[in-house]
Amino acid sequence: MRTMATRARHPERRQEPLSRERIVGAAVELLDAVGESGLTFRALAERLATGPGAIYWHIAGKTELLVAATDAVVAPTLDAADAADATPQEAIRTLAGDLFDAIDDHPWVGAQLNRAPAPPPLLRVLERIGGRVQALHVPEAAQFTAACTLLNYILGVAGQNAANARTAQPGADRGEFLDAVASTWAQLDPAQYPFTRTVAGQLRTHDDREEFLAGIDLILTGIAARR
Amino acid sequence: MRTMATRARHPERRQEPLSRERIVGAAVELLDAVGESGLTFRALAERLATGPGAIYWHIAGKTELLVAATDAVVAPTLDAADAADATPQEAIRTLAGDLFDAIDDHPWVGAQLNRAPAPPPLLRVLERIGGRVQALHVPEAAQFTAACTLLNYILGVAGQNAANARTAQPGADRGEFLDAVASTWAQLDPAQYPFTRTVAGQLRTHDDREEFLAGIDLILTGIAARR
DNA sequence: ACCTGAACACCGTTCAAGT
DNA sequence: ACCTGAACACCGTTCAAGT
Repeated sequence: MRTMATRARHPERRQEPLSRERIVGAAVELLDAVGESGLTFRALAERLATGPGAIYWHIAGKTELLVAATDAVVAPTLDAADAADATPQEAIRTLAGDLFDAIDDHPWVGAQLNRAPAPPPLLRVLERIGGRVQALHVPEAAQFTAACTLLNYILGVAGQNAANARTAQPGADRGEFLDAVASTWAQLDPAQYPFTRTVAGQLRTHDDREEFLAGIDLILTGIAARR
Repeated sequence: MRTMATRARHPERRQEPLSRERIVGAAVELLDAVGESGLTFRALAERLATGPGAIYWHIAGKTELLVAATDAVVAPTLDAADAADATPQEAIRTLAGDLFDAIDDHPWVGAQLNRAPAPPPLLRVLERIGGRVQALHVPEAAQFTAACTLLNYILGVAGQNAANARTAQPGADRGEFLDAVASTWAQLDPAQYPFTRTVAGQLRTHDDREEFLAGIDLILTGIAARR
């Protein structure tokens, strides 16, 4: 009787039981807070107030954990990206933009999408893009190429985004980081890197997101021109 | 006198001194033979008949080693890709195809290009592509977008290629692996994944390399349509 | 100057032991 | 059924000691 009352009085101090959901949620928080290198079974166990071995009862290993964490970010993003009345082009643009925002908020997602061959979150993206490509009335034989081109382009940007986040010191904002990259490029040997030097200035003035969407538009233009 | 003669008689048994070149060369061999997870300072040291600490005299750490190994594959590939008389489109296609072959031979390169933000090998690729884009008479403001779109697409394919190589068991060839992926896709829930299911069959019949170049062509079409 | 290899501070993962 | 945490088999990296 006493112990029950005591428990009831401090419900917030009771540790909820471990679950796949709680573990994945804590992993996402940890990845957001300290980056890919910070996700450790020991750190995760400490955050969950348990031992590292406990996690293995719910999740097979680190690979599965990372896929689940990636899916936890990507799946809701895709569901939110369903604009009802829009042209297929607009829908693809919106989908890509939403994905960009999600990857911008969780840069480690960009690396994870590239780590496994077609993991569940990637299949989700392919499916969404494919559906929109069909709506564009692309001939069936060309649908696969069109969807994969868009997907691979998104993957490339996602990967670079993750690489940037890995390198940038946590303090500096993206503006400072891009400035640093741009000045490195500007100092390249003009004989060997004429184009990259010329283009270095645009790194500073261009908006990442706009630049990304401009690439999407370029591919969409290619798809339309083929039709 | 005796020792000198002995040395001269067995020159092939003398261990060449360590050098950055030898280390990087051994790293490439190790990566090709046993994959990314097999490149270890201990394994590398054993191959070089020395201790792990010796490597650090010549190379700052594992990151620098991986960048150097990647550059050792990419730089010669790019130099070989200089077709003198070709249209800019043909030149970009050739460049992309040669890169694909290099990444196909050394799948770990695909992952490394995505790991660091614009590492030297990536800048080389950007520069080459940029030069060809200029030759296409793309307006200056659009050159950056055009080159980055091509580059990011290549990066996406490269990353997926690396992911496939990481997963496929060393014994199986690519045909078997793609069959396995295709049959996984074919078993997806038709309600959730109609497009991916439809397209699963094309995974088997399509040639990776042709599919990759078809994406390059699609982007080139987009660039041409904008001009 | 260059190499050696033991030692340090970590990892992911396992597993006997507990509840 | 689920959790604990010590232990195992690794890592990258450092550094005193050698040549």
